[in-house]
Amino acid sequence: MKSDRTPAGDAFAAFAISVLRLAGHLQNAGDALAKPTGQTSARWQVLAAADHAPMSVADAGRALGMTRQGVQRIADLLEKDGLILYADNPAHQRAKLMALTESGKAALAAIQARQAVWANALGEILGKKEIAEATHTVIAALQAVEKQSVPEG
Amino acid sequence: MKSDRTPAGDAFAAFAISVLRLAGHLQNAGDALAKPTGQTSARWQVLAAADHAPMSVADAGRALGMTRQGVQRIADLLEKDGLILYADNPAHQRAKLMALTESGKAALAAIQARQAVWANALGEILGKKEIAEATHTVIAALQAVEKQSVPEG
DNA sequence: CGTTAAATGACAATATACTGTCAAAAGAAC
DNA sequence: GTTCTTTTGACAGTATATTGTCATTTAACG
Repeated sequence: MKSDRTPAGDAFAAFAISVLRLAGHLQNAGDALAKPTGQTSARWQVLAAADHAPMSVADAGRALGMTRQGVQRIADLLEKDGLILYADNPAHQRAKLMALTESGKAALAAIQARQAVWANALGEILGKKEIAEATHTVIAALQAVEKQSVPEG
Repeated sequence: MKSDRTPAGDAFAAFAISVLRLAGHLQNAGDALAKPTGQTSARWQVLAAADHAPMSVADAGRALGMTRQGVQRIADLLEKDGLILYADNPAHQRAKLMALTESGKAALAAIQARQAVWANALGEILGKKEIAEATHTVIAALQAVEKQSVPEG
Protein backbone atom coordinates (compact mmCIF):
# COMPACT_ATOMS: atom_id res chain seq x y z
CA MET A 1 0.00 0.00 0.00
CA LYS A 2 1.26 3.47 -0.83
CA SER A 3 1.12 6.20 1.74
CA ASP A 4 -0.97 9.19 0.79
CA ARG A 5 1.44 11.93 1.68
CA THR A 6 1.26 15.45 0.35
CA PRO A 7 4.37 17.03 -1.22
CA ALA A 8 5.00 18.89 2.04
CA GLY A 9 4.49 15.64 3.93
CA ASP A 10 7.00 13.91 1.71
CA ALA A 11 9.44 16.74 2.31
CA PHE A 12 9.03 16.47 6.07
CA ALA A 13 9.44 12.70 6.02
CA ALA A 14 12.69 13.04 4.10
CA PHE A 15 13.78 15.78 6.46
CA ALA A 16 13.06 13.58 9.48
CA ILE A 17 15.07 10.69 8.08
CA SER A 18 18.06 12.89 7.31
CA VAL A 19 17.90 14.46 10.78
CA LEU A 20 17.86 11.04 12.41
CA ARG A 21 20.83 9.91 10.35
CA LEU A 22 22.77 13.09 11.11
CA ALA A 23 22.01 12.71 14.81
CA GLY A 24 23.56 9.26 14.76
CA HIS A 25 26.73 10.62 13.24
CA LEU A 26 26.83 13.55 15.64
CA GLN A 27 26.46 11.16 18.54
CA ASN A 28 29.41 9.15 17.26
CA ALA A 29 31.43 12.32 16.74
CA GLY A 30 30.64 13.43 20.27
CA ASP A 31 31.81 10.13 21.69
CA ALA A 32 34.97 10.37 19.62
CA LEU A 33 35.61 13.91 20.88
CA ALA A 34 35.18 12.80 24.47
CA LYS A 35 36.96 9.47 24.21
CA PRO A 36 40.59 10.68 24.55
CA THR A 37 39.61 12.04 27.96
CA GLY A 38 38.05 8.72 28.88
CA GLN A 39 34.57 10.18 28.69
CA THR A 40 31.45 9.70 26.59
CA SER A 41 28.82 12.07 25.18
CA ALA A 42 26.56 11.42 28.15
CA ARG A 43 29.30 12.09 30.69
CA TRP A 44 30.35 15.20 28.79
CA GLN A 45 26.77 16.48 28.91
CA VAL A 46 26.53 15.99 32.66
CA LEU A 47 29.92 17.62 33.19
CA ALA A 48 28.88 20.62 31.12
CA ALA A 49 25.61 20.95 33.01
CA ALA A 50 27.36 20.83 36.38
CA ASP A 51 29.93 23.33 35.13
CA HIS A 52 27.28 25.77 34.00
CA ALA A 53 25.91 25.88 37.52
CA PRO A 54 25.98 23.51 40.49
CA MET A 55 22.78 21.51 40.33
CA SER A 56 21.19 18.39 41.66
CA VAL A 57 20.96 15.18 39.70
CA ALA A 58 17.28 15.72 39.09
CA ASP A 59 17.91 19.27 37.87
CA ALA A 60 20.47 18.04 35.38
CA GLY A 61 18.05 15.37 34.20
CA ARG A 62 15.45 17.99 33.41
CA ALA A 63 17.97 20.29 31.74
CA LEU A 64 19.36 17.52 29.56
CA GLY A 65 16.13 15.69 28.80
CA MET A 66 17.43 12.58 30.56
CA THR A 67 15.80 10.57 33.31
CA ARG A 68 16.98 11.20 36.87
CA GLN A 69 18.10 7.61 37.08
CA GLY A 70 20.25 7.91 34.00
CA VAL A 71 21.93 11.07 35.23
CA GLN A 72 22.43 9.50 38.66
CA ARG A 73 24.23 6.57 37.10
CA ILE A 74 26.52 8.85 35.09
CA ALA A 75 27.11 11.18 38.02
CA ASP A 76 28.10 8.29 40.30
CA LEU A 77 30.66 7.22 37.71
CA LEU A 78 31.98 10.77 37.42
CA GLU A 79 32.27 11.01 41.20
CA LYS A 80 34.09 7.69 41.37
CA ASP A 81 36.55 9.01 38.79
CA GLY A 82 37.01 12.20 40.79
CA LEU A 83 35.60 14.53 38.14
CA ILE A 84 32.73 15.81 40.24
CA LEU A 85 31.85 15.83 43.91
CA TYR A 86 28.54 15.99 45.69
CA ALA A 87 28.43 19.20 47.69
CA ASP A 88 25.95 19.83 50.46
CA ASN A 89 22.85 21.65 49.34
CA PRO A 90 21.79 24.32 51.85
CA ALA A 91 18.29 24.20 50.41
CA HIS A 92 17.87 20.43 50.38
CA GLN A 93 19.27 17.78 52.67
CA ARG A 94 19.17 14.81 50.29
CA ALA A 95 19.59 16.50 46.91
CA LYS A 96 23.32 17.14 46.90
CA LEU A 97 24.72 19.58 44.35
CA MET A 98 27.07 18.30 41.67
CA ALA A 99 30.20 20.42 41.33
CA LEU A 100 33.24 19.93 39.13
CA THR A 101 36.59 19.15 40.70
CA GLU A 102 39.76 20.58 39.22
CA SER A 103 40.20 17.28 37.43
CA GLY A 104 36.67 17.54 36.09
CA LYS A 105 37.22 21.08 34.89
CA ALA A 106 40.39 20.01 33.10
CA ALA A 107 38.61 17.10 31.42
CA LEU A 108 35.75 19.32 30.31
CA ALA A 109 38.14 21.96 28.98
CA ALA A 110 40.06 19.35 27.01
CA ILE A 111 36.86 18.06 25.42
CA GLN A 112 35.63 21.56 24.65
CA ALA A 113 38.92 22.49 23.02
CA ARG A 114 38.70 19.46 20.75
CA GLN A 115 35.07 20.19 20.03
CA ALA A 116 35.95 23.76 19.04
CA VAL A 117 38.44 22.56 16.42
CA TRP A 118 35.89 20.11 15.07
CA ALA A 119 32.96 22.56 15.04
CA ASN A 120 35.05 25.34 13.50
CA ALA A 121 36.07 23.10 10.62
CA LEU A 122 32.52 21.98 9.94
CA GLY A 123 31.19 25.49 10.31
CA GLU A 124 33.71 26.66 7.73
CA ILE A 125 32.69 23.93 5.30
CA LEU A 126 28.94 24.44 5.58
CA GLY A 127 28.85 28.21 5.93
CA LYS A 128 27.53 30.24 8.83
CA LYS A 129 24.52 31.60 6.99
CA GLU A 130 23.24 28.24 5.78
CA ILE A 131 23.78 26.70 9.18
CA ALA A 132 21.84 29.49 10.86
CA GLU A 133 18.94 29.10 8.46
CA ALA A 134 18.84 25.34 8.89
CA THR A 135 19.02 25.73 12.66
CA HIS A 136 16.02 28.01 12.47
CA THR A 137 14.00 25.37 10.65
CA VAL A 138 15.21 22.61 12.98
CA ILE A 139 14.08 24.60 16.01
CA ALA A 140 10.75 25.35 14.35
CA ALA A 141 10.37 21.62 13.72
CA LEU A 142 11.29 20.95 17.33
CA GLN A 143 8.52 23.19 18.56
CA ALA A 144 6.03 21.88 16.01
CA VAL A 145 6.74 18.25 16.84
CA GLU A 146 6.38 18.99 20.54
CA LYS A 147 3.00 20.58 19.98
CA GLN A 148 1.78 18.21 17.28
CA SER A 149 0.29 15.17 18.91
CA VAL A 150 0.58 11.93 17.03
CA PRO A 151 -2.73 10.79 15.48
CA GLU A 152 -4.57 8.53 17.88
CA GLY A 153 -4.49 4.80 17.31
CA MET B 1 38.34 27.79 30.22
CA LYS B 2 36.40 29.26 27.35
CA SER B 3 36.30 27.46 24.05
CA ASP B 4 37.83 29.36 21.16
CA ARG B 5 35.17 28.82 18.57
CA THR B 6 34.72 30.93 15.48
CA PRO B 7 31.28 32.39 14.67
CA ALA B 8 30.75 29.59 12.15
CA GLY B 9 31.89 27.09 14.76
CA ASP B 10 29.42 28.51 17.23
CA ALA B 11 26.71 28.24 14.62
CA PHE B 12 27.55 24.63 13.91
CA ALA B 13 27.63 23.74 17.60
CA ALA B 14 24.18 25.24 18.09
CA PHE B 15 22.98 23.44 14.98
CA ALA B 16 24.29 20.13 16.28
CA ILE B 17 22.56 20.54 19.62
CA SER B 18 19.23 21.38 18.01
CA VAL B 19 19.54 18.44 15.63
CA LEU B 20 20.20 16.07 18.52
CA ARG B 21 17.22 17.41 20.42
CA LEU B 22 14.95 17.14 17.38
CA ALA B 23 16.13 13.60 16.76
CA GLY B 24 15.06 12.63 20.25
CA HIS B 25 11.59 14.00 19.64
CA LEU B 26 11.36 12.35 16.23
CA GLN B 27 12.33 9.04 17.80
CA ASN B 28 9.56 9.42 20.36
CA ALA B 29 7.09 10.38 17.66
CA GLY B 30 8.09 7.34 15.64
CA ASP B 31 7.51 5.07 18.59
CA ALA B 32 4.16 6.69 19.19
CA LEU B 33 3.19 6.21 15.54
CA ALA B 34 4.13 2.55 15.69
CA LYS B 35 2.77 1.79 19.14
CA PRO B 36 -0.93 1.27 18.26
CA THR B 37 0.20 -1.57 16.00
CA GLY B 38 2.27 -3.02 18.83
CA GLN B 39 5.50 -2.05 17.11
CA THR B 40 8.43 0.28 17.77
CA SER B 41 10.56 2.51 15.59
CA ALA B 42 13.19 -0.19 15.27
CA ARG B 43 10.65 -2.85 14.26
CA TRP B 44 9.04 -0.43 11.82
CA GLN B 45 12.42 0.23 10.22
CA VAL B 46 13.10 -3.47 9.75
CA LEU B 47 9.61 -4.05 8.37
CA ALA B 48 10.05 -1.20 5.90
CA ALA B 49 13.44 -2.50 4.79
CA ALA B 50 12.08 -6.01 4.24
CA ASP B 51 9.09 -4.57 2.40
CA HIS B 52 11.27 -2.54 0.08
CA ALA B 53 12.99 -5.71 -1.05
CA PRO B 54 13.52 -9.15 0.50
CA MET B 55 16.91 -9.02 2.15
CA SER B 56 19.02 -10.85 4.67
CA VAL B 57 19.45 -9.69 8.22
CA ALA B 58 22.97 -8.49 7.49
CA ASP B 59 21.75 -6.56 4.44
CA ALA B 60 19.13 -4.80 6.52
CA GLY B 61 21.72 -3.97 9.13
CA ARG B 62 23.88 -2.24 6.57
CA ALA B 63 20.92 -0.43 5.01
CA LEU B 64 19.67 0.82 8.37
CA GLY B 65 23.00 1.54 9.99
CA MET B 66 22.29 -1.05 12.68
CA THR B 67 24.43 -3.96 13.78
CA ARG B 68 23.50 -7.35 12.35
CA GLN B 69 22.94 -8.60 15.89
CA GLY B 70 20.46 -5.84 16.59
CA VAL B 71 18.53 -6.49 13.40
CA GLN B 72 18.59 -10.22 14.13
CA ARG B 73 17.03 -9.66 17.50
CA ILE B 74 14.25 -7.48 16.02
CA ALA B 75 13.70 -9.85 13.10
CA ASP B 76 13.32 -12.84 15.42
CA LEU B 77 10.66 -10.94 17.34
CA LEU B 78 8.89 -10.00 14.12
CA GLU B 79 8.95 -13.62 12.98
CA LYS B 80 7.60 -14.81 16.32
CA ASP B 81 4.73 -12.34 15.91
CA GLY B 82 4.10 -13.58 12.39
CA LEU B 83 4.93 -10.28 10.68
CA ILE B 84 7.81 -11.62 8.64
CA LEU B 85 9.06 -15.03 7.62
CA TYR B 86 12.50 -16.28 6.70
CA ALA B 87 12.41 -17.41 3.07
CA ASP B 88 15.09 -19.59 1.51
CA ASN B 89 17.80 -17.65 -0.25
CA PRO B 90 18.81 -19.26 -3.56
CA ALA B 91 22.13 -17.45 -3.40
CA HIS B 92 23.01 -18.28 0.19
CA GLN B 93 22.20 -21.31 2.28
CA ARG B 94 22.40 -19.74 5.73
CA ALA B 95 21.40 -16.12 5.02
CA LYS B 96 17.64 -16.46 4.77
CA LEU B 97 15.67 -13.63 3.19
CA MET B 98 13.23 -11.67 5.33
CA ALA B 99 9.84 -11.28 3.68
CA LEU B 100 6.67 -9.66 4.99
CA THR B 101 3.64 -11.79 5.69
CA GLU B 102 0.16 -10.47 4.99
CA SER B 103 -0.02 -9.57 8.66
CA GLY B 104 3.28 -7.75 8.38
CA LYS B 105 2.16 -5.85 5.32
CA ALA B 106 -1.01 -4.80 7.12
CA ALA B 107 0.93 -3.62 10.16
CA LEU B 108 3.35 -1.64 8.02
CA ALA B 109 0.52 -0.07 6.03
CA ALA B 110 -1.24 0.96 9.23
CA ILE B 111 1.90 2.63 10.54
CA GLN B 112 2.59 4.35 7.24
CA ALA B 113 -0.96 5.69 7.07
CA ARG B 114 -0.58 7.19 10.53
CA GLN B 115 2.83 8.54 9.63
CA ALA B 116 1.39 10.21 6.53
CA VAL B 117 -1.17 12.13 8.57
CA TRP B 118 1.52 13.21 11.01
CA ALA B 119 4.06 14.19 8.34
CA ASN B 120 1.48 16.03 6.26
CA ALA B 121 0.47 18.15 9.22
CA LEU B 122 4.04 19.03 10.11
CA GLY B 123 4.93 19.67 6.48
CA GLU B 124 2.03 22.07 6.26
CA ILE B 125 3.14 23.94 9.38
CA LEU B 126 6.79 24.30 8.42
CA GLY B 127 6.42 24.82 4.69
CA LYS B 128 7.75 22.66 1.90
CA LYS B 129 10.36 25.15 0.72
CA GLU B 130 11.94 25.72 4.12
CA ILE B 131 11.96 22.01 4.83
CA ALA B 132 13.68 21.30 1.53
CA GLU B 133 16.34 23.92 2.20
CA ALA B 134 16.97 22.63 5.70
CA THR B 135 17.14 19.07 4.41
CA HIS B 136 19.78 20.18 1.94
CA THR B 137 21.94 21.58 4.73
CA VAL B 138 21.34 18.56 6.94
CA ILE B 139 22.51 16.24 4.17
CA ALA B 140 25.51 18.45 3.51
CA ALA B 141 26.31 18.25 7.22
CA LEU B 142 25.87 14.49 7.07
CA GLN B 143 28.45 14.19 4.32
CA ALA B 144 30.80 16.68 5.95
CA VAL B 145 30.66 14.95 9.33
CA GLU B 146 31.32 11.61 7.67
CA LYS B 147 34.39 12.97 5.92
CA GLN B 148 35.63 15.19 8.72
CA SER B 149 37.67 13.13 11.10
CA VAL B 150 37.61 14.15 14.72
CA PRO B 151 40.84 15.84 15.88
CA GLU B 152 43.21 13.26 17.26
CA GLY B 153 43.58 12.90 20.99
C1' DC C 1 40.42 -28.30 -7.32
C1' DG C 2 42.55 -26.52 -2.88
C1' DT C 3 43.50 -22.92 0.16
C1' DT C 4 42.56 -18.62 2.24
C1' DA C 5 39.75 -14.74 3.34
C1' DA C 6 35.28 -12.73 4.09
C1' DA C 7 30.42 -12.99 5.29
C1' DT C 8 26.69 -14.75 8.03
C1' DG C 9 23.91 -16.31 11.85
C1' DA C 10 24.05 -17.95 16.63
C1' DC C 11 25.35 -17.17 21.18
C1' DA C 12 27.22 -14.97 25.31
C1' DA C 13 28.72 -11.05 27.96
C1' DT C 14 28.57 -6.46 28.91
C1' DA C 15 26.93 -1.70 28.88
C1' DT C 16 23.30 1.40 28.70
C1' DA C 17 18.70 3.10 29.29
C1' DC C 18 13.99 3.11 30.91
C1' DT C 19 10.08 1.90 34.11
C1' DG C 20 8.32 1.12 38.44
C1' DT C 21 8.58 1.21 43.38
C1' DC C 22 10.01 2.75 47.91
C1' DA C 23 11.34 5.71 51.92
C1' DA C 24 13.03 10.17 53.18
C1' DA C 25 12.75 14.99 52.65
C1' DA C 26 10.72 19.28 51.18
C1' DG C 27 6.89 22.12 49.95
C1' DA C 28 1.82 23.37 49.83
C1' DA C 29 -2.71 23.71 51.76
C1' DC C 30 -5.52 24.34 55.45
C1' DG D 1 1.32 23.04 63.42
C1' DT D 2 -0.74 19.07 60.84
C1' DT D 3 -1.75 16.73 56.83
C1' DC D 4 -1.26 15.85 51.99
C1' DT D 5 1.35 16.19 47.75
C1' DT D 6 5.56 16.52 45.29
C1' DT D 7 10.36 15.89 44.86
C1' DT D 8 14.51 13.27 45.39
C1' DG D 9 17.74 9.49 45.60
C1' DA D 10 18.13 4.46 45.92
C1' DC D 11 17.11 0.05 44.21
C1' DA D 12 15.31 -3.72 41.35
C1' DG D 13 13.68 -5.44 37.10
C1' DT D 14 13.39 -5.26 32.30
C1' DA D 15 14.40 -3.93 27.61
C1' DT D 16 17.64 -2.60 24.35
C1' DA D 17 22.18 -2.05 22.16
C1' DT D 18 26.92 -3.12 21.51
C1' DT D 19 30.98 -5.98 21.40
C1' DG D 20 33.25 -10.22 20.97
C1' DT D 21 33.58 -15.06 19.72
C1' DC D 22 32.47 -19.23 17.20
C1' DA D 23 31.18 -22.59 13.45
C1' DT D 24 29.33 -22.65 8.98
C1' DT D 25 28.97 -21.00 4.46
C1' DT D 26 30.27 -18.32 0.56
C1' DA D 27 33.49 -15.93 -2.31
C1' DA D 28 38.23 -15.00 -3.99
C1' DC D 29 42.61 -16.45 -5.50
C1' DG D 30 45.93 -19.29 -7.51
